[in-house]
Amino acid sequence: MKKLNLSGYRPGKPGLEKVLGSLESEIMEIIWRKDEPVTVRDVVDELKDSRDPAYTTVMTIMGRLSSKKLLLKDKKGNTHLFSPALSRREFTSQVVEGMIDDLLTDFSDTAVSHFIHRAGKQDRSMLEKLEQAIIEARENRDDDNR
Amino acid sequence: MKKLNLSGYRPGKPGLEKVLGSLESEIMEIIWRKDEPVTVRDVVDELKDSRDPAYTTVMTIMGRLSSKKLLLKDKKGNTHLFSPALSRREFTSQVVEGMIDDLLTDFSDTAVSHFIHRAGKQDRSMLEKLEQAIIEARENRDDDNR
DNA sequence: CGATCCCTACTACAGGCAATAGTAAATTTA
DNA sequence: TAAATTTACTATTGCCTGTAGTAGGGATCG
Repeated sequence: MKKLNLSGYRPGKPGLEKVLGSLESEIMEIIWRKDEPVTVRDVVDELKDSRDPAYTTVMTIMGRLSSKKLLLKDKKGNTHLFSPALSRREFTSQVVEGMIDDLLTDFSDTAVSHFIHRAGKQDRSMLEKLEQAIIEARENRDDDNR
Repeated sequence: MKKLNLSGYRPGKPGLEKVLGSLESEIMEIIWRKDEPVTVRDVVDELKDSRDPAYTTVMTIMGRLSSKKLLLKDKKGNTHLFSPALSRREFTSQVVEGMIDDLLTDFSDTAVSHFIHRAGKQDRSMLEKLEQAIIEARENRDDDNR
């Protein structure tokens, strides 16, 4: 699983804006909402009511999203069709995974203790969830070693 | 516990540079290495051999570190003495805590499962550590509710 | 006492990145 | 073929970081 190449994570920001610019985020949301590949024009039209950016602005951003491997570009005739390279769920999943990976690599002990501390504070069901996950992890581990 | 106001977290970067600029990081390292409050001059002298920045550059950065509440400024006579607002350990601890807090707030389920998955993969002692931490969290929780 | 040195405050500027948008050329389409 | 759409390229702006200059005040030294 190749990891995403994102510039950084901004805690406190809502949703996708933790890792993407605000226009980038809106555009990804729009594209995920659709079931079919979209053109720049489609996205521009969707954005008409809210921020109404220039066609070329949307084009630039969609180009960047392609460079970041979040969108796939498919030339159909003269126009480009864009589709998500990952589902929304896969994307956030990979973002979270990347962060946790980084935290555990560089701050393993601190990360573990804060994680549990915070989880325990939230509600008890979180601890149950954690224990369940640990049991599963053990089983998978055994499978691997068998 | 007031949380730090940092612009973002850059996974992959080494050490402090995940959350600070490279000169900011070097300066914090220097100040933490000392036991006593330092002046701008002290820091400039320490940096002489490596990157040798201008006095005023160091002053600017130390000013910014004060604004970010990472350094405390104490006017002694005409010169300022700077000391860490947090120990190095407290600082990284708060950074990690902030991230985990954010991840658990916005992506609770995903975060938990990735966390355990990744921890279990690493080595079995990590899982023990986790279980131990869960037990402690339970006890603290009971204490809170008593 | 005056020249010098050190510190502070303020300001400026450049580079990187995101967001925004304009222009020119190629291609459709009416 | 003329008008509209699409694309590639470029430019501008704003924010953050690193860099540094200037002005002014106070201490110091000779």
